[in-house]
Amino acid sequence: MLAEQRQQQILDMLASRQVVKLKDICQQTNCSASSARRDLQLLEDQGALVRIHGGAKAKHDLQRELDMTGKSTQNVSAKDKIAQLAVAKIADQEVIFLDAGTTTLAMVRYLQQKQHLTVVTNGVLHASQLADQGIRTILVGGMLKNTTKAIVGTKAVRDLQHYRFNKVFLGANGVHDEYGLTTPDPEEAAVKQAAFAQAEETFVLADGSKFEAVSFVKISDLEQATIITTDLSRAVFDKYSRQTNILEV
Amino acid sequence: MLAEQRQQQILDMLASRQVVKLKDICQQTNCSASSARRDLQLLEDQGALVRIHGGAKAKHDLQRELDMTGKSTQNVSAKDKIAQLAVAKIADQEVIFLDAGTTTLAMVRYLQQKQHLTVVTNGVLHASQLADQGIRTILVGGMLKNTTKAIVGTKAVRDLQHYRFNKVFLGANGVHDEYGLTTPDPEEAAVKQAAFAQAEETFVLADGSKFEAVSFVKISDLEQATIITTDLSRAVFDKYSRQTNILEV
DNA sequence: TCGCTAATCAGTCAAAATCATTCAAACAAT
DNA sequence: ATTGTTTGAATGATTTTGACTGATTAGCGA
Repeated sequence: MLAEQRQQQILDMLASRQVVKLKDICQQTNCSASSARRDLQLLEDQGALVRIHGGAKAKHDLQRELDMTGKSTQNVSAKDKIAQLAVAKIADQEVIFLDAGTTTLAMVRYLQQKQHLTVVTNGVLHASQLADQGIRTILVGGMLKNTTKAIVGTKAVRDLQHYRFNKVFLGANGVHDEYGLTTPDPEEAAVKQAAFAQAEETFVLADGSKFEAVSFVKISDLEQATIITTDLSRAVFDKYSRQTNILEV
Repeated sequence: MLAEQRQQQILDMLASRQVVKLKDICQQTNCSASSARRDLQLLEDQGALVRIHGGAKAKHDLQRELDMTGKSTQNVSAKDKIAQLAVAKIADQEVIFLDAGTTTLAMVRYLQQKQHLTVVTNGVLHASQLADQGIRTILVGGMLKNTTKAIVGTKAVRDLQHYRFNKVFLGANGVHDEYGLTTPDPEEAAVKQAAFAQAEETFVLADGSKFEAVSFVKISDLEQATIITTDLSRAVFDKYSRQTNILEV
């Protein structure tokens, strides 16, 4: 039996029952314990299952999705560094807003350090992970965008108008001196704007590749936000820091 | 049996009856008293149960907590059958509400058969899976309950008052001729009530074990809902069908 | 209330099972 | 042939297990 077949069979077994014993794998696939262990190791690294003593257990959908979205994106280390710097700006007891997006998602695991936070978000994945970490979480209501699992629409925008945030953290796909902060989706842009309007202080998380780029819909001008970024060339840094606050990791 | 499996089973047993004896654990899982004790110790440290002389007792919302993390393996087939019958009651184009709970979660995968549904829910897990299936989904706003990933609180209740549902599907932990429909958590009960009030027609999903049981907070009387269930004894069926509509799988 | 008994408990220990790691053999592809 | 990959066996380390110990507890009858 081929290695891939074996691994597929392990996943199949996990799908039907919740756990598999190592012995069962050996028996089913007719291989040695060593090979079975290797497969389990591999599949765990891929985030497809969780190894336990004596075998493995299945992950839940949301769990799997979370570390998929975490790993599949590029610039993982850059995002992570940006996220850490962003979290460092937060004080205990504050009320913050987290935009739905992968960079803000990276912030979540570091939020555990903080005490008595209240986090408002429009990201379903964000909310789920925040809940797992025992953080007081408020989810905005409204239509769910199926692709990104972000809550959008007029309901979401109106909900946001009832809150006031100490700090707001947004992702942006384009950062440009003339066209400001931009993002591809009009509905998500509206949510970002609404959060922006309720913020005492706004931080935009954007790695170096987003600079000088323009996306479809404008969120706001540069001046009103602090941009947290990384890997910026000297020239670009100088150019933009004349217009706005830039924090580089 | 693997250690984790054993611990899972202990929690399952606790969820259905309120207490377990050490002996029962040994018998059910076919392990020594030492191992059973170790498991209880571990689970108590995790805060999942309270140890008592001779065994352990459940914490209050263990049932729902277990359910919602998807870890419960109890009554899977019964839940699935109930879910299918419930979905069969839905027509294309309708607007429905799904309560946060395992049985309603089981409905989600069958909803794909229907055309142009709009689904409103207060369950984050439900919403996520609905989005995966490309179903138009609206998530209620409000506080996230960390253990069950259900959205609760006054915000959620008020949100619901703006909608009107063709059909509402609720889970309940207790179905009793005198005390009506009951559930353990007051906040979730409030959400259920709010959904109830906006429904043209309400269905309560409850397997046979919930009958004659009373939980902490009352949701409503029996008369106003149709109860979808399974595995009911003749006597119980007759008794309750005098008071309300009962659909048995 | 008091003591008594039987059951249950926490802690220790050695045996058994499982684990990570290494290594050589088998195999496939150039 | 040679290189790289996969496999299964072997190793010692780690974890889990069940039995055993004396201490603690609940229940009961006086």
